[in-house]
Amino acid sequence: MARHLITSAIPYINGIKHLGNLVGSQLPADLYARYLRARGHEVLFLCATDEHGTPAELAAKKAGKPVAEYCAEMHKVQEELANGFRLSFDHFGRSSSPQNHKLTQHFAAKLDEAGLIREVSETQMYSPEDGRFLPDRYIEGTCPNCGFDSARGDQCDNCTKQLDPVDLINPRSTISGATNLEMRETKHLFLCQSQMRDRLAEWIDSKADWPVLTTSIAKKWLFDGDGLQDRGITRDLDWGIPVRKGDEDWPGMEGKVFYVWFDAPIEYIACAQEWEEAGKGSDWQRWWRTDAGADDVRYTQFMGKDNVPFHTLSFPATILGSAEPWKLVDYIKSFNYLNYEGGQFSTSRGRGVFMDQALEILPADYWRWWLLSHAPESNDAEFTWENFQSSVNKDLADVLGNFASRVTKFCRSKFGEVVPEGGAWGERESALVEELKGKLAEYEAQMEAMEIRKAAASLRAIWVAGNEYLQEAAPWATFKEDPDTAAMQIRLGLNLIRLYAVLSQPFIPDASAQLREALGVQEAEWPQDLETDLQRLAPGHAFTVPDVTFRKIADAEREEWQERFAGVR
RNA sequence: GGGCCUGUAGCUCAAUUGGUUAGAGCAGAGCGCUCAUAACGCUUUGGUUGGGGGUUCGAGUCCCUCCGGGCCUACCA
Repeated sequence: MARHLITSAIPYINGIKHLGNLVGSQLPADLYARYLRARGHEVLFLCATDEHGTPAELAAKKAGKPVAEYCAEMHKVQEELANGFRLSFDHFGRSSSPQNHKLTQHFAAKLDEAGLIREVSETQMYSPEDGRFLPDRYIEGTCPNCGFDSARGDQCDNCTKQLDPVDLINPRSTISGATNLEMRETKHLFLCQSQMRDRLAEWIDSKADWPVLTTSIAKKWLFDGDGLQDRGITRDLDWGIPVRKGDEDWPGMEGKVFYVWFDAPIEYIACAQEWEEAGKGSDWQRWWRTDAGADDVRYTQFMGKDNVPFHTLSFPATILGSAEPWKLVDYIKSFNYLNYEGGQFSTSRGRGVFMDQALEILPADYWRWWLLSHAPESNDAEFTWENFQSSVNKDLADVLGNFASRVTKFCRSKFGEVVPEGGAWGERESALVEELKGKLAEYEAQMEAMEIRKAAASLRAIWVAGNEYLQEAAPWATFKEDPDTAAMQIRLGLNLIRLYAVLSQPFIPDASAQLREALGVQEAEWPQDLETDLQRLAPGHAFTVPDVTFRKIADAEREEWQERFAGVR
């Protein structure tokens, strides 16, 4: 029994996330958290909404609401969707929480004390009409290189040349279209990450077991060109955490806020405080402070590859630089992207399936199974409706659902809705137990290693073993000559359903609960010894035939959905 | 431009890090079963591992080169 801290990258507040976002962090993190809990470990699984930054302000403006109100509403929406997908966060916090305000300001003060903050004066594009400084990508104009008229301030989408906004010909604000942009001087705080390069590099080098995707991105940032650069950690925005040095004002920084990527990871820690304050637990420091017990904690982060630099470099720089005993991450599981039907998911064009729409169409387990069993681990993966339909129908409806159905219905018709008595295990049953032991060990090993696709395949193989056994044992034939043996066979079948419900819980929690309810079992104890675990449902135990566990997706539905989610929301 | 990842059966993916005859699932074909959600089981077809060259007793794996796909490149988050 160990203690596991698990965090999923925190989703940005502006809008509902698509399935690619879901499978890139929250869903695999949930799988892992559920598995570890099932194995009896103590788990703290945290997530939150990431609420600061320019896009949040603009989205609120577009919605005609004060940004605080907008974020509160969207937080609620995201929380409900997380519940809908059965994401088992111990707390779903907010990066705008008072706890995070305080902690972020605290970290800034500590970093300043350590001499890791410097002030930098620079000039940035300001739009008087919008009343704000414009991030590079909110400026468009004609590309000086190729003449493309919608080149963004950071890069031209046509010729891919990297640009500086001042290079653009006829620059305009993408927010208002204003063209009267001007360069204004502004002062910002920079985190001196460059001073910490060697420490960070040494730390990354010590993580030989991390996914290549994680370490290669980190190393690229550490060593590319001039190496790790200092990074601005403040912005000229209204919505955010005010720049303060702990409890004190920060002279010259009035009216500025911390950069969202500075405060967002700190929310992982603040979230534990929110968790405690919400009355869901106690002693948050035990999870986060190595001087308060967190040395015994194994901390695992889940994220999409775009988040890797912030989790391997910026956030560790914040923690190490503070010179305080905060817990550093032990393992970073990163993911590639999920594409949609030969292209990318697109939030702006409404291409692909979004979390709310997914749940309107089918229950969470259907999505959880497909997404996890096709997680983009080694490569970008692709969602297609045909693949989704065939996976769900074959794996869930035929292999697992139908197994539960055939066993319970046969039992009902021959013995009634009660675990039948009689007969004793023979060679075939012993062989099955041995086979299952091997497959279970494999499943467990893959879950421990967070090899998600492989874990799904192993679980499926365990389901298949039940069908193979049933076919060989053929209780429908045995029953005619030897009802006692048939009773034994079907008793084992019923116990297999229970076993499957327990083992499948991390992937498909609702189906697991439904099957256990039908079988009349409350517990979901992870198997210790399959010989005894497969005899837990004893003769005389009552059950009911479950409703269809997973229904099939018809061709017509699939076609309709294909059409519906092709684009333009 | 630079860096990283990637290309394996019609489709989605493996291959214990250089070691026998490259394996699974789906789809296809054949057979069996009749308890079950027209479900299940068994057998089987299918590969010049993107092309070319090299190193090696031995290459899907290492090197070079060409072709294709993807990501990152620091002010979106």
